[in-house]
Amino acid sequence: MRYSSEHKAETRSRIVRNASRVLRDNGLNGIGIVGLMKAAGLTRGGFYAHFKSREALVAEAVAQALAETASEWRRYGQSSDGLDRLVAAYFTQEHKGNPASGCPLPAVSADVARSGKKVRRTFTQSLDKLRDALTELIAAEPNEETRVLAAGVMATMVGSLILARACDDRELAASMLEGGKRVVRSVAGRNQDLDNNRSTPRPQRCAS
Amino acid sequence: MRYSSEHKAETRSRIVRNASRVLRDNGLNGIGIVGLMKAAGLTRGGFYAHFKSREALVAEAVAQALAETASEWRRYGQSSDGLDRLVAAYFTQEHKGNPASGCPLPAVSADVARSGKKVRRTFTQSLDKLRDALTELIAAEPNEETRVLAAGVMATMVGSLILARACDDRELAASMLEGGKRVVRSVAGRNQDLDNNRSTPRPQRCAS
DNA sequence: TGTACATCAGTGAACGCGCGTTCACTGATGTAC
DNA sequence: TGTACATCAGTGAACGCGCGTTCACTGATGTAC
Repeated sequence: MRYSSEHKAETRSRIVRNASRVLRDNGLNGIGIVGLMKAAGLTRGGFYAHFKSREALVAEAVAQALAETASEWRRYGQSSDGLDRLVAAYFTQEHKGNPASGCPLPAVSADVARSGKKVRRTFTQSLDKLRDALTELIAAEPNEETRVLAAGVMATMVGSLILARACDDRELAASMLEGGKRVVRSVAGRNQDLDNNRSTPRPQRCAS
Repeated sequence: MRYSSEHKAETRSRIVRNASRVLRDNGLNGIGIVGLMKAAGLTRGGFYAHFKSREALVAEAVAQALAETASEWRRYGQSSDGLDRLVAAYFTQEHKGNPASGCPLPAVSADVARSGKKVRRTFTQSLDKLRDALTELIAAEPNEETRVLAAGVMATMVGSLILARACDDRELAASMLEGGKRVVRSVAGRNQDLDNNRSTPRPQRCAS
């Protein structure tokens, strides 16, 4: 089958796209090449016509998922209540129950720590960009302090989803999501009050 | 070799203890029965004289690691600056670099979400107890609100370590730890100010 | 105290299985005439 | 337009390997006499 010159590229991108979903579902080591190819409607044999190794596909799929998330977060940044809307979508049962279409950070970060050079390098670069996008959501002007705060907020988001997903118990899982949400709102709200340059300042909840 | 009646129990507990370390290092699926037994100085064959299956050991090892962490956190609760001391020890390069002896939450939670019934059940029950221990560290009187807040703080701790460990880049990793630390201090500090019943209230950083 | 024996914790070979990777092959398509 | 051919994306069998689990065996120890 000698198809048009673009056919192979399309197949390749379909493999990456589907891999980015099934890898979020099963973890970076939870699905083999048979499964990764099947997700794209193919058999195992053709794999090495597209990728040098399994790890090469994993790195690419992770990078793509993170790049899409960065775009999404930057889109939130275009509305004044962007953070509110991100938070409202992030800490939900729906997000908890659908890793494949959700944020890649809770889905793959723990596996990345134990992955090879290629995956970790790619991940780190994307994480930095995600942090930048989040910084713009929590503070009007990005600087060293707000970038560090954004890292902390990102940690809360990731940890909250991971713990909620690990829970057997629906109530405790809900508490993990709610707790993460409150922490982010509390921290980001305070930060925006300090900045004092948002159109709609959040209610001041400080006691003094 | 028919040893004293306690010998087998000692061997068993040694397997569990060492497994709890190597599983934190390698992830719940990152080490096989050969490796788990070798960590206790044994060969694979004897495994099934002690455990019904690999999953049974994993569940037990996870439970033990979490129980030890709960004890540790309760010990922090006995001093008035317990949270400060926990935070000071938790968000460190040292903790980041030594998963085997560190908190089991960042090390195994993501794997637990994809594990069997037994592991998830055990994990969830232990997580609830850990949350209780943390609640006592961040608020004088535990209630529904402070328990939810504790869940959020726990999420920040877990996410911060996971992201720091996934990073290739030492500086970004440090930022993840520092960000998590600031978020926890900010949230817990505010909460304690509201409670207004700690001997040494933290400096008030609120703008209004 | 000394000896013969029963016990059973731990050993290591073997099992079926799924993994990542390789490779000879196929057959639908684009191209040359 | 019609035919013969070269291409190469995708197939499926096969490879060595490590996994979880099973099992016949071993040999140091506690016990009975």
